[in-house]
Amino acid sequence: MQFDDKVPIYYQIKQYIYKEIIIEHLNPGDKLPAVRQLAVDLTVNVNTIQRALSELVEEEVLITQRGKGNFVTTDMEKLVSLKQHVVEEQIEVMYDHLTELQVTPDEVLEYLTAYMKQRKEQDNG
Amino acid sequence: MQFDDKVPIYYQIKQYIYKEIIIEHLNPGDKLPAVRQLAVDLTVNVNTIQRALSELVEEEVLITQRGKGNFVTTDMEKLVSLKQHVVEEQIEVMYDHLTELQVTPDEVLEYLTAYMKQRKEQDNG
DNA sequence: GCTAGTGTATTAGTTTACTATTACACTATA
DNA sequence: TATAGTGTAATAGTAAACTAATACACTAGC
Repeated sequence: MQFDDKVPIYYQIKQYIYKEIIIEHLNPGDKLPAVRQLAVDLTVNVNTIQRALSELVEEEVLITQRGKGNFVTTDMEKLVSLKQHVVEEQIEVMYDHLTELQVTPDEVLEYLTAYMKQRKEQDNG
Repeated sequence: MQFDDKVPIYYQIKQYIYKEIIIEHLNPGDKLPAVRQLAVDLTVNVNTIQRALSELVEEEVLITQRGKGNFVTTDMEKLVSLKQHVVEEQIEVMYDHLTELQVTPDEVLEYLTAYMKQRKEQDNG
């Protein structure tokens, strides 16, 4: 896995697991790969995996069962609000940063639509 | 100044100076505060300021003159593309992250407009 | 020339994230 | 009950960012 060296790896792993849950690669009740396996898959140390997982357990996104494994929560309310939260956070960060640059809400929309148009042309061309 | 402890301080200082230039608190040819003064203002060490500035000099956003100070470039082309680049990067990061979450372009627009509507109501209420 | 103000360099020490390694605790099952 | 698979804990060492302190190099102005 590719990591951004400006952000702690354990934090990027948390985001990665959020993503896997949101796009339903991991479903409610699913067992995650063993910590040692995740360490191999993501090419990091077990302790780093553990740090990410322990925060996710703290947040009750994962349930851990000693001797058995780590499991995605079956609390659907939690999972729905997880997606909502992660998506909104992305938008909020972008919006706040642009507002700091004195970009108005209308201009944010303009920039985004222009960007998406350009992206679409690129992806098709 | 407030720093996010997930991102190196020197990097956040770079972003801060970009911002000061883009919103024209710093104009072409302007002299920046002395490195020791910036260190006091931003409550960090001189070396940390130096690291941020040296990257900005490397990028030719700033010009340094030993014994005189650090100055904003007068290369207007550079300054225009700086704003363009910083804004686009914000949009791109958000867009890429949401795409990873299998959010479609149309949905990105929907989420953004919903968010802005909610923000507007909050800010007015 | 001296001095104050500027950027630059160096060295040492602290903190945090990460790695490496080993050991321990619990569960399931052959 | 022995063993393999799981999570957990602890210790030691490395690297990067940051701080602290000092010294050096250049510029301007008295």
